[in-house]
Order: sequence, then C-alpha cells, then structure tokens
Amino acid sequence: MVQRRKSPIEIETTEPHLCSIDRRLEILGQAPFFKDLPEKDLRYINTLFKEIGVQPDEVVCFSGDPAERLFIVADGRIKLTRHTLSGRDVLLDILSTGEIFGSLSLLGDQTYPDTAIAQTQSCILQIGADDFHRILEKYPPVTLRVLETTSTRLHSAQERIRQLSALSVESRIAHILLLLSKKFGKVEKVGMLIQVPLSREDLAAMAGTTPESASRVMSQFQKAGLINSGRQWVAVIDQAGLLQITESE
Amino acid sequence: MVQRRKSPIEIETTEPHLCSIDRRLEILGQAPFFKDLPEKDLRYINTLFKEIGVQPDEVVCFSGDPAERLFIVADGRIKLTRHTLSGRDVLLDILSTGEIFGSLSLLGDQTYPDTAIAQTQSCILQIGADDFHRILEKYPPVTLRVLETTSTRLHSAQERIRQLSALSVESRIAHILLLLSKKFGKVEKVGMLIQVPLSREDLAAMAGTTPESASRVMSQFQKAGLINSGRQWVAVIDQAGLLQITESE
DNA sequence: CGACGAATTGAACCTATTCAAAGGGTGTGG
DNA sequence: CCACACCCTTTGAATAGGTTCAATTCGTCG
Repeated sequence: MVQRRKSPIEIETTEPHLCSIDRRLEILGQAPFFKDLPEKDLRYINTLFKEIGVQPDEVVCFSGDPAERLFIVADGRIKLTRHTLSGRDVLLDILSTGEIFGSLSLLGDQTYPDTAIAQTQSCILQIGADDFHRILEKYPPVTLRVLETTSTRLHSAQERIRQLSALSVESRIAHILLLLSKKFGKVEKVGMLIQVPLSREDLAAMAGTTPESASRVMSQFQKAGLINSGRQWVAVIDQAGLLQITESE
Repeated sequence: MVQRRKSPIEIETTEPHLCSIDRRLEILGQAPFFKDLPEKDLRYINTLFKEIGVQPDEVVCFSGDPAERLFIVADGRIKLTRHTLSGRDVLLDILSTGEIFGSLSLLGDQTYPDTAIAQTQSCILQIGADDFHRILEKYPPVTLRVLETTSTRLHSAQERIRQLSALSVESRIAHILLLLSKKFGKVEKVGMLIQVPLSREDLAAMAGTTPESASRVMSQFQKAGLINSGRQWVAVIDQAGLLQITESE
C-alpha cells in the first residue's frame, strides 16, 4: 500500500461530460442561492445553464472583457485574479462548488472585474447575464441570497484590506492558511490538508508579497511545527499557533 | 471680501432638526435604492426611518457590536473604519448623501463589520434590520439595487486589494486622490477641491501607510504641481499627471 | 533515471517605517 | 483683534522589513 505520489492532494474532479442532469440539479440545489427552491423551479433554472469543462490554467473569463455571462462552479477550483502592469498578479479568491463569479453587476455595458482561471480541471455552469437577471426578477428570494453572498464577500474583502494595510507578511500568511484550511481543509495523516494545489506563488499572490517571502515564512512555520508542506500542497497542524501569529503585529 | 478661514472646504451641513419630512423624502428618493419607487411607497418607507444627528468624531456604530440597524447618510460625511490591535486603523470608505452602511448582512446574529465615525456634522437615517428586510421582501427591485451597490463596492474593495498588493505608496495615494476628487470634487480657485476634511492621517489610513509617508508623497506632488493642499484639505490640479503616476509602478 | 519546475536560501539593496524635532494654520480666550 | 496653545504637518536621520536577483536544492512526473 505504498503511495507513489508524495503529494497528498486529491481533488475529486468530475469529468466535464459527467456533469449529468442529476449532478447538475444537485449542484444547483447546493448553491446557496437556489437552496430553498422547489425542484420544479430548479429544473427550469437548470435549462438556462450551459455547462463547460475547463483544464488547469485555462481562462474562463478575462478581466476587462464585456461581462455577458455569469458562472457557477460545479466542480473543481477556480482562481479569481487581477492583473497589474508590473506583472505582479493578485489572487483574490479561490472558488469551489456552488460559488458564483463573473458578471454580478446587473448593469448594461460592464466588463468582468476579474480574470477567472481554472486551478484544477473544473466543470462550470454558465448563464447569460440577461437570463440570470430574469431569474432574479422571477424569484426575489434568490436575489436576497445573492445579496447575502455578495455582502459576505465584501466584508471578507474589506478584512483583507485591513490586513494588507496593517499586518506583516507573516501575519497575513498565517491568516490565509487558516482561511483556506477552514474552506478546503480535510483531516489527513499530514494534518488538516488544504485540498487545493497551492504554490508559493499562489500564496504570495494572496498575501500581496513575493514567492520568496512566502517561502521564507512557510519555512519558518514548518520549523515551528505549525504546518506541513511540500510542493504545491500545505497542511495546517497547529491552528491555535497560527491564530496567535495572525494578529501578533 | 476677505476670507477669514484659509481652508477652502465648505460642507453644506443640514442641521439635524432641519431634516424635514420634505428633505427626508428628497434624500430617500435620491438614494439609488429607492429612486424608482412611487411617492406613496417612499412615504411609507420614510415612516420606518428614524433620524439622528451626529457631531464630528462621533461614532455611529461600533465594529463588533450586534448589527441591529442599517443607516443611510442623509447629509454630511461618514467614515467607515476598521481597527487593528496595533492601533493602526484602516479607512475603508468615506460615505456621502444617499449611501448605505451598517448591517447589510441579512442574517441573524451578525455584528457590524466596520466602525462608522462622523467626519463632519451629519444627519443619518436609521432603520431596524428587520424593517429593512421587510422592505426588501416587499419591493424586490430595491433588493436588486442594493445588490448592485454592494456588488460595485465589492469590486472597488478588490481593486484596492490589488493596489495594496502591487503598487507603491506613491501610486496608491495618487489613485485615492483621483477617486476622491471624482466623488467629492468641486471646481474652485485652488483647483478641483475635495469637499471632505482630509488629514494626512486619513489619507494614510486609506492608502495603508503612515501619516509621515503620506505627507512626503503629498509634498512631492505639490512640488510637481499636481495638487494643492493645506491643513485638512486637498485640491487636485493635474488629473492627467496623477493618473500617470497611478500605475507607474 | 533524468529533466523540468518549484522551493529554498543567501546577500545586497531599497522602500517605507519609526522616532524625533521643528514649523505652521486654526480657533479660542483674553 | 491679537496672542497663545493645540494639533496638524513637514522634514530629517536611523532602522527594519521586504524585495530582488542569483544560485542551489529538492520533488514530481514522464
């Protein structure tokens, strides 16, 4: 029972063509927005979505392009990024099953605010902005849910602004590790494993620093026994320890 | 016709008791959320709001307190801030007439995400979270508008994350000056005057830096003829020049 | 096993912070 | 109406935290 691959990460990817009707209904039903809708309505909504499969590093939508569609992650991991002229990109969020992205602004001639890149093989449900707008008009409770989600994201974003403004790289990375382990953590032998292929570069782009600095901090955390990490994966061992670093400065 | 005060700032503050019914209806009608509602509904909604007057530096709500109310700025300027243990606070936004803050999360036992402090004498309309929730349920288009607003703010917040992560202090301050002049700018003799009492400390808290660094950058901008500035006020002279600095690094 | 890409580590450099002191506008009280 | 005190602002010099560039090591996959 020897494991050939040292990387403990294992994302259960549904092959694009395996996003069956049943699976799609299940996913839509799990999405916070549609949770309470009767199956009849879910089935109708389902017909409005078209599914697409994407490979790792494939771009789903480009920041700046006309925002014609809205997407829901059916399976896999999608990175929301924003570019800079200096080439130093920023990783805003990593999305998973049931999460929404794309054109949330219901206005006319808007553009996508972020670039969305697949981090793993993923299945995505897409819908025209108009159709989605129609859903919102037809099912007011859905709008409330979307508002809730957006509001929560706004608060996380503002929290991140606070951290970028006031905390050290060390604290920010500690915080990010805790967030990711809460969102993607699975208990494994190596610790609370973050089920996302996560490079030092990704971490750096989330923390607003360089891969080298991220690496230094991670080495330090590893020496202190707070985490366990290898190439493209991270597991949290001592949550309390990281939490302490979080606001230490 | 000699001006006693050197500061060119002049915020037209409505005295709290001057927020008459007519004025309140006008303000509510101007707020993006209620813009298209018929007067009858506006009058009803108006009865749900209670008005309060606040003095400069007075706190409207504390981050962390139970989020029972939602507020709309009727008149004046309200700062949205977030604290850090290190004492270095972050200034998230400056709100003006018609803007919303407080408990946007429609969930149960939530707390205010930000502390709201009056920057000038202000008049604020407040409403119970429950009542507001009822408005949203009764008038679905209002929910859509609130969603739009929230979504726009989310994108601004993410843009700020990008800047904090990738740009220099100089670029960030240039960007903030442009944003503020777009939002609060009035053409005056001194240039495009930002109609907000704005200290170096405020600027620093918006840019995620120290008052000293902000001061250095501002001096530099002034020498370069890009801005005009004094104690607690700033006017933009050369927008194009600032724009160039914005993404220069 | 070999090769590629990721991660680590070191050293020089630089931006921004910190601490300290001096200068200047604003408003208050005599 | 002037003078004083307060606070904001400016500027300087030393320091620290983070970046950059480069070289090396290590892990993973073909």
